[in-house]
Amino acid sequence: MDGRRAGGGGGGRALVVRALYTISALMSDMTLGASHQTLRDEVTAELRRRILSGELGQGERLVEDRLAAALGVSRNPVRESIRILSTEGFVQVVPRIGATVAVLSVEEAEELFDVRIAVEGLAARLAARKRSPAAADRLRRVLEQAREAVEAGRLEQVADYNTDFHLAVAEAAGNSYLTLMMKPMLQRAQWVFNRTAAARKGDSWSEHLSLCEAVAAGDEDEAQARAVAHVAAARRSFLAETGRAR
Amino acid sequence: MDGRRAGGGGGGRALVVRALYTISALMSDMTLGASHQTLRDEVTAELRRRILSGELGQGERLVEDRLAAALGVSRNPVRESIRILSTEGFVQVVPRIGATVAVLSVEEAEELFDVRIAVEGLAARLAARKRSPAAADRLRRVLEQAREAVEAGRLEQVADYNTDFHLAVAEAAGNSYLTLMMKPMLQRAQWVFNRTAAARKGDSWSEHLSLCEAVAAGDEDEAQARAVAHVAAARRSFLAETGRAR
DNA sequence: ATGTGAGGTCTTGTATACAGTCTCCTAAAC
DNA sequence: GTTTAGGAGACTGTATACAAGACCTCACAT
Repeated sequence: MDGRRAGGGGGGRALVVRALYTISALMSDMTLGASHQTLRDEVTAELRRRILSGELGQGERLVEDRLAAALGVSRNPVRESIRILSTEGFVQVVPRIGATVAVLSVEEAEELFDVRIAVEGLAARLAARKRSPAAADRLRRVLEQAREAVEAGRLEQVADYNTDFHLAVAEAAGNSYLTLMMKPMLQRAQWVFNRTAAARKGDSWSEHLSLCEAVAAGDEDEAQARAVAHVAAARRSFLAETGRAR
Repeated sequence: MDGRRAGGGGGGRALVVRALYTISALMSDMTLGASHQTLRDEVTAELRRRILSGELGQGERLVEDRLAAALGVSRNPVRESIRILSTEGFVQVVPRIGATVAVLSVEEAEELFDVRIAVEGLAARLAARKRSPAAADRLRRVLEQAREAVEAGRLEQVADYNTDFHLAVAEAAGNSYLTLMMKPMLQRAQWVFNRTAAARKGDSWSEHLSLCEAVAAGDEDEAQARAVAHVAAARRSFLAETGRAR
């Protein structure tokens, strides 16, 4: 078309190789925190971590220059990260004005539980329907890690393992778009969790265990019911802590 | 902290002004296709449009240089757009290799219906619960536009109005994260719609109307049931067209 | 003929540079 | 005293430049 493709010009085999890379990239991204290959990925993860941990407070301005300097990179990776975090709802971007950490009102936090009940209920049902032994094993492994973290009193990690468990359920559902959608949703849930539900950090474990059993047993109705009950319990706890119990 | 904030350094009033801008930005983005203020927004919208329309085929490579040249911009806005579309699931990015238009297999397209049933069912229920007259009016207006488009035979626009209707339901639910989540989901649904369900382009209108009525009446159960039935009907139609009917 | 390595081209990732815009502060005019 | 123009500073948006990696081609060895 435009004469640029003069030389070698992407042949057919490139696509095969690319597909392989795609698979490995997905695997690494799903199983672990991902072995970051680019600065942008690291910056995104770091900014997200700082937002979730509260290191970057709600409403705080995100000035590209300063973040770039603080992280030792140029503005470009920072900009792309901010755009990504914006689509995930962690950052509010206003054209030509700037970006700020999103403000999560109590009402919005509460609204999130409605979405989670619908989506996580579906994920649990689909996971039970699949009834994959490998997925069940993974759920148990994550639960074990969470239990150890609770016993060792490493409370910061408990939140991470909680999210990991929910993410594992999402992936066990075997629905790629559901997984894509749930990742940011669960991180948002962790954001809420980090700010409020300190008291509940032990409780959720037994609920996770019972959900895990229902999934492993392939009982769709029970799995969905337990997932829904689990999120509903978290909501009650949240409402109680924020003084808006009904 | 770091001595940079020497000069004026964002005072207190800036936040007020910024809040106003935020509101107007949200409004324009929600009500219309948004009066794009930056090249990046335009590029994102254009690329998304080309993907949804099939102009950019599934699996097609997205070479930053070429897209930038084709759109008459530099690589930067294109890169940011690609990252955004990646989080929405329209583009598959592999570090250091490149980006391609996502490949939506028949199985993945089918899986999307499961998610839609759960999410759109919730949206309809919440919208009915809100029972906002303004939202109901908006639903009727979109329906009217869709009807006119059907009668005038402008089939390309029918798909857009369909999506508009579903988006209006999402916004009527008054749950900000649900809206954020549903926007890309509905666009993905339109992607599927554009490729297959040509035959159903008239049918959906009556189903939309009945959903609209249930929402306006504030009947939560009925609204959810009709939304679920609507998506389920679309799935049946999809399965029939792809020859995978059960 | 098949497998293997070096060179070249293309493309991405990152950094830097420039232009436009927004905000704030100051100062003059009414 | 209040309001309104003007200018300086800061930050975003966009473009350009440079570095590094990946893929293809071709030659060479087995």
